[in-house]
Amino acid sequence: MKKLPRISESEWLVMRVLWSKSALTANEVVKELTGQTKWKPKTIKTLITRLLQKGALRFKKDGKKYRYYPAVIESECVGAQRRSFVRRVYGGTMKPMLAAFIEDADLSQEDITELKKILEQKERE
Amino acid sequence: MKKLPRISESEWLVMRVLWSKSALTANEVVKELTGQTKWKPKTIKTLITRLLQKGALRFKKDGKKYRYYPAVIESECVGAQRRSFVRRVYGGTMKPMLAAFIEDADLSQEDITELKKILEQKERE
DNA sequence: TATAAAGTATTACATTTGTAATCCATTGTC
DNA sequence: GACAATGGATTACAAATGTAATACTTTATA
Repeated sequence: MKKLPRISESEWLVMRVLWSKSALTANEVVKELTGQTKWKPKTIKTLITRLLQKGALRFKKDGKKYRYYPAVIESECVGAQRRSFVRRVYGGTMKPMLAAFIEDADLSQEDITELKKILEQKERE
Repeated sequence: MKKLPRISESEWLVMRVLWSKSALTANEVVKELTGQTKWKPKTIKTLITRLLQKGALRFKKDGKKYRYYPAVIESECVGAQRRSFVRRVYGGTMKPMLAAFIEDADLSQEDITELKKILEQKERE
């Protein structure tokens, strides 16, 4: 597997748009992000350009316009972030981190049931 | 409550040392980090200086030397990181994130039991 | 068809971060 | 006491990041 590019805080917002819906033109990305951020369109263009350079996005031509789409897989990027986060903050020990997460989280009854199921699953491994 | 300073990736290592043991001299911090990193002592001094400037650390004099100690509370910083992480990567929705975390984690039987207990606790709220 | 709008490319510029080195004062050592 | 090591302060410098503006090109519009 290829190594994932490093995606900055701001760039994440752009990636999340394009993971949820692609391929979009730059302007469509701008529209998706309006409301979520106060960025000028030019700023979003810059972020897209950087993501292209990093290899996190690709584009294809649609007439004269470009349509952008992810070149990296969301779950992989998310996983990398998750691991980096745990390493940084908890030095790699998962349990206290998970406990804090769970306590902090706003979970529905179904969420809780499902998480318990996952834990029981793990128990059986 | 005061707003927390933004602690960078490298700076986290220094903070974790001082949260676990303080107040230490710069050199003691260097010693703690030897093995964990390949940083030159000067690099670690720089990180300490920046953390002082950001208000994440304070020092007190010990004779001529300084002894450094955290000026911010670990659990608060960790919480802020956690929330920032979730917002960035999952847009704030906790459940899928927790599920991924748990599946990914290397947990002992006791860990699992304890996490289940926490979930049951939440269930009763 | 000249003009404005939209797209893309190029350039800008301050701040933060990673990763130190240098300079100066002090202190411990031979 | 001269000299080296230590500690702290100041300076360095490139890459990444946040946040755009400008320039050029094509397209839609009056």
